[in-house]
Amino acid sequence: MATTSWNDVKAARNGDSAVEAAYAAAQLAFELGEQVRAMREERGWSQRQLSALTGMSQPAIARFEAGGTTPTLPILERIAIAFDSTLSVQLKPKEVA
Amino acid sequence: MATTSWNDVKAARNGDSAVEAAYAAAQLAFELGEQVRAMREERGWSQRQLSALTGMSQPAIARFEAGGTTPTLPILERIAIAFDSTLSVQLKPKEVA
DNA sequence: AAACCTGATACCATCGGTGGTATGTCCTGG
DNA sequence: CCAGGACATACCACCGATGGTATCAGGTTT
Repeated sequence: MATTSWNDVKAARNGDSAVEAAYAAAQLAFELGEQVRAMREERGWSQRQLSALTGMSQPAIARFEAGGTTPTLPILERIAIAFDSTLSVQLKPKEVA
Repeated sequence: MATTSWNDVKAARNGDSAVEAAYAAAQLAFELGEQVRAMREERGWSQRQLSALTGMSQPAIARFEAGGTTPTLPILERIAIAFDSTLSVQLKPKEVA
């Protein structure tokens, strides 16, 4: 190890990673909620119909679409299946452009 | 009967996609774990170093990489940030031709 | 007006992921 | 042989997401 680089990296990020992650997750939850609402209305489904298809409760759908909670991957999978879609989760390297 | 099926199974699950979703989520968790492990080793980081960067515990990293648990979106965000990457979650239409 | 559907909110119980600690195993270096 | 690092597993406590129910507001229909 040259100059304890990972310690440097840690120190550099320690102050913002948690906050940044929380913000990013919240934003992601919001965007996913919007997308699901769009897909649902596109099909003319009510929240109850979608909740039945996904095995969720109607309140859960409402919370999710409002961005009130950060959905879990199993939930996203069920929603994806209900929409006959595929769930894609990827860690993509930030291109240095 | 051995032949049976997947057709029957698929037909039967038309109304309950819970099993399929659980399986898909587990597979997704496994693949994400593999990817994170690859990215971590690529950088020569130990689980402990990554745990420090993400604010997670080393056991949490181990469980995650082994696919033992399905990670939450905030956790994935923190890992993405630690790797200086971006997290992409999308519901893509399956559009079977 | 009443009956109905839709979506949003509140409350509570349960489940699953995580944090923390401790421990076990394997490997490498002293 | 012993010491240390790395990874895995076990146990427990806490927290967040979900399930379920009930309730409320808004709109539509009769």
